[in-house]
Amino acid sequence: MSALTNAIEILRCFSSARPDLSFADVMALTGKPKSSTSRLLRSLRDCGLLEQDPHTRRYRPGLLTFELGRLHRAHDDLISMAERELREVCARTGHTGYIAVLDGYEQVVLRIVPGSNPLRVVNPPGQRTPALATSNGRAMLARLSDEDIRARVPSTYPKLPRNSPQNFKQAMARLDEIRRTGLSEAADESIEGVGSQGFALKSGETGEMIGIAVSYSVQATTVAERANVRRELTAMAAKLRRLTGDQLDPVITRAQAGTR
Amino acid sequence: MSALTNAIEILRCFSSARPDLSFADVMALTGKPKSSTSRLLRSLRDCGLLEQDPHTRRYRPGLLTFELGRLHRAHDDLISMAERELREVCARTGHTGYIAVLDGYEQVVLRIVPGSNPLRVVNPPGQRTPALATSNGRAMLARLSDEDIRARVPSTYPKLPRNSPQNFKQAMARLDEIRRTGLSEAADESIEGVGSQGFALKSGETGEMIGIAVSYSVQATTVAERANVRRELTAMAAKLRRLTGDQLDPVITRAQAGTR
DNA sequence: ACGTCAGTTCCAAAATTCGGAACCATGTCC
DNA sequence: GGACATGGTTCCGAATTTTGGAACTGACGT
Repeated sequence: MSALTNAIEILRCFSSARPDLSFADVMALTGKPKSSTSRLLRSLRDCGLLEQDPHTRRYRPGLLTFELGRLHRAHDDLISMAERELREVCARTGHTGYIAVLDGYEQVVLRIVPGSNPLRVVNPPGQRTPALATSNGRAMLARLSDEDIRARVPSTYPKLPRNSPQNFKQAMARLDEIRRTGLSEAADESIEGVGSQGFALKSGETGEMIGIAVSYSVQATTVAERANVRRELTAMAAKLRRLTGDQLDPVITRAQAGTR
Repeated sequence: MSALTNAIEILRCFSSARPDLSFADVMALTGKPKSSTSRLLRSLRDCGLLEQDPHTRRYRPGLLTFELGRLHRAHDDLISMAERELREVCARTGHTGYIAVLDGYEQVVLRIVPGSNPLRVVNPPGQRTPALATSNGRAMLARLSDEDIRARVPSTYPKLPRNSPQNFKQAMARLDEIRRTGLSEAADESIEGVGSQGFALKSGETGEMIGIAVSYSVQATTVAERANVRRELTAMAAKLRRLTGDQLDPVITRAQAGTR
């Protein structure tokens, strides 16, 4: 195992659930001996990837990670274009907008557009969630080939919230529905009482794919309002697909043909 | 040189001025041979610290850096308390607020509070600037011992903007002034036409230090308005010092005594 | 006084990295 | 079509690092 692999193993121990770790935590999480942990933690601290609270002695991500994190996709055309459009939809509807990317079978929130209806933001940027449990996560998965999806979902199907697909077959059924309708919907999944609608956008130029979703309180919205969100999203999707040269893959055409 | 050191050397090549790099760029910037660069770049990409544009083949910070970056000081009490107060001052005055930390002889912007007077934000979070060229940078330096300051400033004094101190002696004179008045001021330095006032806050509990500043257009503000900002900042400083147990160090008393 | 946490230091064995050279795949220019 | 540039990959022996168990340190807590 290379030093870099070990370093990454330590860095991956940090998450929004565990934003700082003690020496013992790191040892337990990585299973590495004391001396190795000591050396590595020191290197990471010295280079700025981690910092250490002088009082509690706990470690947390450092200034360098902050600086680099700010650089990530800072000049990404696809994202800024999508964000601009999403901002307008959120301003009109008052709901909260999300932009996310797919990583394995999880999605990571990249951008949030807070709505005027103050729905507490529980998914800040950087948040990682199983893609099958969110509307835009499923929208992104739906644009992959069936083999690719199968390869991404862990062999032991993960335990997902109540209203998310509970096994691979249910998941594929929902993805097929998204392929048919072009829009993905969720309600009462990761967060109780919260619903969302989303779609996936794939740049024709770079092949880069992002998920775009609008989120709202299920209780506080009417059926009509949700239909309005659907119209807004469909219009935004059409516009963005035109601007980015996103042609819905032949995969979808095949899937449609198969299910008809 | 360890693999980690090399990895960091590559990561440090990225900055807001150079948010993505080609293979050749990395080779030139690190001076490493082709094979080493290839191996390392691949490792960094595979572990998610970098990603590669499939079209242009250029490298940029990856998803993992984004996730970790979001975790950096996410639950930092000193910063959230300061941000809360700064938000109020910015709402009252309409100016833009900054929170930064010191790293060596540079400062890094951590948080921005946009003002209502839309002054284009040229210093986004993550931005690195010589501390001697900003108001809160100098405010933070002023709270260090003279030896510490001397150790941080490079032996060949850096080329700073017109109105910043042009040599070590001038710099120390400005820091001494900050030590006397407790407030730091800047005008037409890093950015032409922009002025700012700031101070440094140091937690009595953790020893952590941050710089807090308010920034405005010099042309668009009157002397009276700048005096108002001074009053606001002085009041905020007093309140935050009380809340965080920040006692202005004896160093300052000594400096005061020395200059009197 | 005793235990715990958080490290550090040492050392020889084991594993990784290093870098030059050769090779290769694309894309562009003439 | 051929030459050249960019952006890599692969190979291999030598050189350098990393590894992990064990012993030791130092600050707190009770």
